[in-house]
Amino acid sequence: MSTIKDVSKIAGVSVATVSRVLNDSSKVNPRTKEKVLRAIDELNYKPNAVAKTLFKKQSNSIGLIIPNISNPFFPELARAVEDTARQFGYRVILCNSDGQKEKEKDYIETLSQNHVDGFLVTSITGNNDNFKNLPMPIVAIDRSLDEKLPCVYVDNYEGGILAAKTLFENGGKVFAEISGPSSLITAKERSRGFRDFFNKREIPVITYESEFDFKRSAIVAEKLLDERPEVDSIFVGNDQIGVSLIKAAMVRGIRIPEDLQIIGFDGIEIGDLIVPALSTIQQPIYDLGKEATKLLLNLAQKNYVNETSVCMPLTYIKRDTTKQ
Amino acid sequence: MSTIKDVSKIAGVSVATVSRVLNDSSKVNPRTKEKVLRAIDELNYKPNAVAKTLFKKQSNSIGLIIPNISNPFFPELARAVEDTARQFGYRVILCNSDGQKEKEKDYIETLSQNHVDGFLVTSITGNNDNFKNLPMPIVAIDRSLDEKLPCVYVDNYEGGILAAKTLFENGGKVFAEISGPSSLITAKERSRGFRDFFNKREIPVITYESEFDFKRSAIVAEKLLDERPEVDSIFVGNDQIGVSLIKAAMVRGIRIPEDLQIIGFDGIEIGDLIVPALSTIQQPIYDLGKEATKLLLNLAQKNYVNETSVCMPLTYIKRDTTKQ
DNA sequence: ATCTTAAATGTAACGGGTTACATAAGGGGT
DNA sequence: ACCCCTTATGTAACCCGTTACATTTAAGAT
Repeated sequence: MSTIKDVSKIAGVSVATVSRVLNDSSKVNPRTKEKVLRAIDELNYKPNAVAKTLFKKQSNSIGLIIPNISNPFFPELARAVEDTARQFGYRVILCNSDGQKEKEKDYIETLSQNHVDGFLVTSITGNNDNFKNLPMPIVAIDRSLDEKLPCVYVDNYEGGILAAKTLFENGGKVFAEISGPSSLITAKERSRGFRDFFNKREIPVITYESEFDFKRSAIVAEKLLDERPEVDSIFVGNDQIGVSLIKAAMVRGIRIPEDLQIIGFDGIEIGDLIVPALSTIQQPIYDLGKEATKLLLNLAQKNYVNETSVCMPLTYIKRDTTKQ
Repeated sequence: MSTIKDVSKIAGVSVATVSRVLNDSSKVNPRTKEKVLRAIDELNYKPNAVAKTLFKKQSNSIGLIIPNISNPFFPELARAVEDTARQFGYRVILCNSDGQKEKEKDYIETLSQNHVDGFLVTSITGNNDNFKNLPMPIVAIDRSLDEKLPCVYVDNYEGGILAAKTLFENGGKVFAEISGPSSLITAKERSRGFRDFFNKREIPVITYESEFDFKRSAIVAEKLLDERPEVDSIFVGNDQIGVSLIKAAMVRGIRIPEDLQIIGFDGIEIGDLIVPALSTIQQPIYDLGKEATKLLLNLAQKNYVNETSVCMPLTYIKRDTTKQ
């Protein structure tokens, strides 16, 4: 690998001049520039980005910390982050935390030492001191970490209400929900919105709780259908639970949406591929990732930002598991 | 941020000694060590990994280049890579190439300049000079790049035969396939295996070609079902096409597997979540990623490796779209 | 007491860029 | 011809670790 020094020798100039040519940082005589460019070409010289990072304390990379890329919510988010980061000349380092604080802490430590320019995080829990006193900015996605931290999110509570309202107006009589884990603030909010809607009208709501994954939610879904055959309208904490529930209902010969309406949450691709396709409260997943990345990069570059938190819209997507 | 110099001052030793304590690189008097450790603790000193990388020419990071993390085959692979890399103290930089050579090249350039220790690549095409003359090792996953490059793969041709054999022995009469794009070597091999099986027996095979994604494959699936209602056995190039095909068949009221048997390829999670669950030729996706990462890291650390290419096994998973 | 050798520690160069500051060269004005 | 001011370029310090080599110190051998 050739260095800037090699280039300077061949071009017959100083390293400073080569650096200036490379960065257009100050005026260089066109003839000199030409010589330098020729030398660069001749040596096939590529600047060492690590050396640059050391001096500039800017690595053009960000850390993306998510629970698990295998969870179908995250690939689209990751894709958005990567696209946007790339567009601005940044790289993204992928970190699966599995929702474990220890793992998360470990990543933050390692990446900090590598001088990433910021973190994008979807974290498990409310107050999290893993992120205290970091020299670089952090933006939370989807799940707010701390009131003070910048965050790109959706109004989960409103989403819960929207789901409730839809099922109710579609003529549902007996309502249930399979909420996500109560340890997740997002799941809790969705559930609270859903229940508040019915509480206000003094209509009872049956509640089951599940994890946000296919395997474990399948068990809960089966349990609910078997224990409460009278239920005709179910809101599930996310689409994965919804998919499991549809499968369980199909196996039992329950007609959807005639006998049972289902509304999911998230809007992941699978929901639209199964039969019947899952109606859902859709999050703008790609945009969430895009906006979060833009916000983070603005913060990292100390650009002015007028809002450090942005709320993204939620939409009801009618497919085949609801009547309207 | 404090530096090694700050620590050395507080501990009353030279920077070399601090470095030795940090790396256990040579004997340090226990009392001195104690002093240094105290100083490190007092300052909450964290070594600058960038400086270390600059000197050592080793960044403890690898680049993972895949077409698109949103394609459901890749999250599990990425997860395996990340898990394994992490286990060995490496970070992974995620790159979506969209199968575009230009994008791929761009990534390789950037990451090379950042001194990643190696690349893990699932590339589009056979001969690819994006990877010529790189100073760091490359391991191909799933799709072999070049005969000489280390690769972790499955025998797609055998997989195609296995699918054919299964459909044939299940009593299929009229056979068809929806292959993946012929530009992909993997898709071509699967298809070749499938057709060879029947060619040998002088049984005709109807062939349609599709992309490896849900939207575009849905169109091809519908076309096949409408144009060729006599077909009773279909092998699809991957599970995504399979999912689309199932949906199209369900909508048309075709009974599966009684009237139509389907076999997919890959073994992605979705296949098992839909009704009917998709029978498939399963790749060990996680293990593919794990083995590839191990191989790459061994190469990067110049450890001895006795095989630079490893072939992973394929398994037929009987679910609900085949009779046996 | 003197020599040898091992152990502990320090000095300074190095990795490959960037940039503040100094200097040299060229152009315009009188 | 002389001075002033740009413009162009060079010098060297700096970013923060690592490590070859030099030096000091202590312990063991004779």
